[in-house]
Amino acid sequence: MTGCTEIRGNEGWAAEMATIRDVARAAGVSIATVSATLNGTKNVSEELRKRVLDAVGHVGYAPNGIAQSLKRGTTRLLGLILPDITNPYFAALARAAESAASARGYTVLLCNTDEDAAKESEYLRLMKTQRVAGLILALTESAPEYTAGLVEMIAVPVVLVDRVAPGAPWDSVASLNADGARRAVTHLIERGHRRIGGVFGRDSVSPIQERLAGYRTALEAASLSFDPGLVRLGCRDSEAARKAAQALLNLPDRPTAFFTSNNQVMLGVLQAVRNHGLACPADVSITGFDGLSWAEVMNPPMTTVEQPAAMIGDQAVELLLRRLEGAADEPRHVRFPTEFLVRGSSAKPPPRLAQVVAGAGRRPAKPS
Amino acid sequence: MTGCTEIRGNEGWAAEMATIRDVARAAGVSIATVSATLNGTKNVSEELRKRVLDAVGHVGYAPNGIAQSLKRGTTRLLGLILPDITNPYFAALARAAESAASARGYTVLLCNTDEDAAKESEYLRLMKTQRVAGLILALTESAPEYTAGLVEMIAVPVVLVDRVAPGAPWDSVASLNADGARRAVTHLIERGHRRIGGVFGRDSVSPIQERLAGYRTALEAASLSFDPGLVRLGCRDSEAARKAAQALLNLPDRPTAFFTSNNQVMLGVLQAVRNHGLACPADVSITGFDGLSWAEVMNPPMTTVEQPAAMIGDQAVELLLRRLEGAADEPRHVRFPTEFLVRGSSAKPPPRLAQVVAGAGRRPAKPS
DNA sequence: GCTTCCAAGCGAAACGTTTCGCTATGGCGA
DNA sequence: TCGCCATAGCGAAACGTTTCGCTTGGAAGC
Repeated sequence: MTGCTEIRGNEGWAAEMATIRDVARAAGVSIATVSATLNGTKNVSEELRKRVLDAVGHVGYAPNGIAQSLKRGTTRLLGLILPDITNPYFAALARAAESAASARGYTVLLCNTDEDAAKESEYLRLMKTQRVAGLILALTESAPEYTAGLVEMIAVPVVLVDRVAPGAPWDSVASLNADGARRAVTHLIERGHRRIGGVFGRDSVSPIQERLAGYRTALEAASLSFDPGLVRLGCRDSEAARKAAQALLNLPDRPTAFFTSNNQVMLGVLQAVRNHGLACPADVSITGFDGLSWAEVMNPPMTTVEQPAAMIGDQAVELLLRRLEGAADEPRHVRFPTEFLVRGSSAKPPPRLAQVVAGAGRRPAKPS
Repeated sequence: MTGCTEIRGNEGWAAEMATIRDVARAAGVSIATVSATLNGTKNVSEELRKRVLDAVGHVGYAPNGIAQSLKRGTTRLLGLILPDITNPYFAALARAAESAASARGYTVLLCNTDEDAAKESEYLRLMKTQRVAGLILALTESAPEYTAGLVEMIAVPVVLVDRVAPGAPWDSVASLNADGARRAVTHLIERGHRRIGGVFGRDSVSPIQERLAGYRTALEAASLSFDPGLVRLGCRDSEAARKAAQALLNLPDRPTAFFTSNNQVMLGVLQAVRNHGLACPADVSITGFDGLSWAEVMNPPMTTVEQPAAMIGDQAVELLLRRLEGAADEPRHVRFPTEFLVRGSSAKPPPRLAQVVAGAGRRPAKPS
């Protein structure tokens, strides 16, 4: 019984699906009429409509979306290309995007690039053969010379999320990263910090570039000079961030606070601080970025800049559907403000270090 | 310029894609030959192969997957239906599944049911019209009378993840939930707890049922009686869990520890404990479930049962592809062991309460 | 009673592939 | 030299829809 009756394995599974022909036959009408009835594209007598609908239920018909897409020359598929769905920020973005898409009758194809340009290009090829109607894309690379190549290979509407690309003819949705970073660093300065380390992720994408700019802006606004020795770029994961922070902590005149550019980096920095025998926030203050519910239950609860991930995902779909409905005006660039949440990980610097800094710095820090 | 030149808005975007005809014309061969060349289904002279490949590059041809699917009668699409991608456990599962699928040439359609059976059924209908080749499904409901209905409406191979369905003719992949819960509760008992509250999520799905069973098993193994008054089922979110835990804490003989059935619930319980003016683990111990990297940086670091989410996602795809390749043997039910990580959130009960418990309980607890 | 018109329904082409069966070409053995 | 076979390449049908334009029949207008 377990091997003899099964001539072809698949037969039991892939039940022969009913086609529009079967419906037509069952209802005693032509297939054109069934199509017209189901799509409401033509007037059909009430009696016939009922007969068709009955037949549909009877034969268990579900329209073949593949055939529809082929004939109509368009699909109801949206590509969603993200670095990593495991990152809570992108998960929230994806969730909102999927929800908005599905509410409008679209289905989402999920892709994780892992920040790898080769994977990204492979996925783009795949999306092309799948003939997705549009694309929501978080680039692995913001440089114009990179995106220019993509522009000509993508033939459908695109909305960029998180990472923007100057010059690309696409809509984009992102946070006001520079402002978020500026607020976090300003907060640290107001708490009395003068030497503020900056540990950043891959700086080939715009959010990191913007957060770095915000970091500098805050320093400038407080008439503090920007010390490149205090900044580490390109930390791909928390391990890299840990090492970077470790190096900064070994500096003779070590930072009393860290601005970190995302959650992974924040974790690495926190680890480095602890490995160094220091406590947060007693010895070193830290601010995070991205925001997610866990930051507030951490030890200590983390001061972070929160991004409205769900709004970004939702808005991206909104813009994409506008294009799909034919809008051909100038690219729109939507920017949402971040929220800055002060929690336990940022405090005053320890008095003795504040002294040292005051002694060593160019501008003596007023004890606040 | 902004309104007159644009006769049809879409025209600029949806560039007229090259078809196999264009390639054939450019290479000076028939479309049958182009197809044979590209798919390697027939011998083609080396010279011609080169000419065809050149033509492909020249006209920028990408095969129309829609037409291929229609003709071949099968797609390379996999449906992934999960409660909520925002849950780190499901995010990790989805990530692994997508990765495995894409490595084998499949694309993943993402759906979030939000634990809503109506949405689930809507998504199933959608997957059916999209003609997905197979389905990875985390049910909203494990009851046989519910799943029986689904079995007959789904005509493609299915692999259940996380939630299993007794009686359904489908493969499944999940954790050994009962064992994980048993270990966590046993750990609490060994620490000296006698009144252990249980706060659980929706008990209409198998993992929660199994974790409840594990909770009871651990009590029985320690000759502790199961007190239904100490258990709360059906906490859909952390707010519900908070209320449930609050009620338990108001009991005259309150629990000294909580077993929680997932991370959301754990968060709510932790909140309730704090709102009650108690400290974890000094006054109340807590164990979590699901596991995710943030548990270890929480305050306190949480003792949790970790599920191998990535392995589950990976294995699900593995099983699904087996079926797609024709395997028709008995349904396979894969179960992975959990990992139990003891961290800071579980400690001995405070001495005075251990006293009270000893006085009130049926079996005096030996001070360990 | 004839024409005209309209609505309802139908037949067939087309979307871009794959694949089956056919033709043509050339090499080889007898 | 002839016939045969293998092989490269081709033509056309088919997958399940949508849609255009046609037919049909009955009601309305004269």
